[in-house]
Amino acid sequence: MPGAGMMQIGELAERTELSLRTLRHYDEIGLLEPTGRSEGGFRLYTEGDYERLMLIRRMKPLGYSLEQMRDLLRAMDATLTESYSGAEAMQLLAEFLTDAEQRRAKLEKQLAAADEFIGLLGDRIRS
Amino acid sequence: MPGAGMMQIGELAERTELSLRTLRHYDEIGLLEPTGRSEGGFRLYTEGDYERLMLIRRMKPLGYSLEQMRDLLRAMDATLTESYSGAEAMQLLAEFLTDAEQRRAKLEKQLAAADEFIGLLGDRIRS
DNA sequence: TTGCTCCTCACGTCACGTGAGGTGGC
DNA sequence: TTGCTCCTCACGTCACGTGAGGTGGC
Repeated sequence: MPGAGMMQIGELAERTELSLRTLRHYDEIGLLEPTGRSEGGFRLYTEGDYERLMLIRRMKPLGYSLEQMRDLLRAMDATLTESYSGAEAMQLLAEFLTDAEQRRAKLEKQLAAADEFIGLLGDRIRS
Repeated sequence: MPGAGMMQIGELAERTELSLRTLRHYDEIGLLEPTGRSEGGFRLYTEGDYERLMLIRRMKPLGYSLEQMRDLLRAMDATLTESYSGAEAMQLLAEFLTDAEQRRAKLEKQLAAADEFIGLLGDRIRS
């Protein structure tokens, strides 16, 4: 009996709204490796894995590469596990925050652009 | 002397903030072909081409494929040039509008998700 | 002639999608 | 045993990025 409360890839995919292929891809590149494997080789994920994936999902709209997401996750881990609160990792997180705010501004502009498009389309239809 | 007021790819790239490669790619796949070419083969674009590109740029945040953008541009053209205002094309535009509004809602959710990420990151830094 | 801008291949990249063929476990 | 879920290759796709090698035009 493998760890209690562990879930298979299908359940995690449904809960995160990510595809099976995406989850396997994240495993392949080391962005999110399942906490365990069953006897038969099935990937087994924990609630912690789910939380990490949700963080990844929230980063996606900001256009980060999977490598950058991996760096961020590692830095967040480091601030929790390293001595002195992982000063170096903390520095990296601060840089991420500054960058994220710039990306957020871009995303908001894109939303405004999308609204312009929708407006133009509506005008064209009602003419 | 080629058409007055025509611009080369470099100027258009700067004005639209798209890369040279992107403009050439759009030409290759027939999404936006330059109105003309110079004697030596240089692409020559008009203000109309610029306007079309800006429409494309506004569609990008909504996640349309380049093929869908091409379909939309053609439908918009058809409503202007075809007899009876291109009823079929008009129908397609209406479908695009409905779809665009759904995509807009998704984009707004993504912005909210990005804000959650930024909030989480800030919390982690101030702890 | 120099220098900047443009050209066409053509292979590379990123984040997966999509079968093909096979196996785990209730 | 059936059926559903999972597995690993491995090639395909989309929207470009990135040189390589060459030319246009003021």
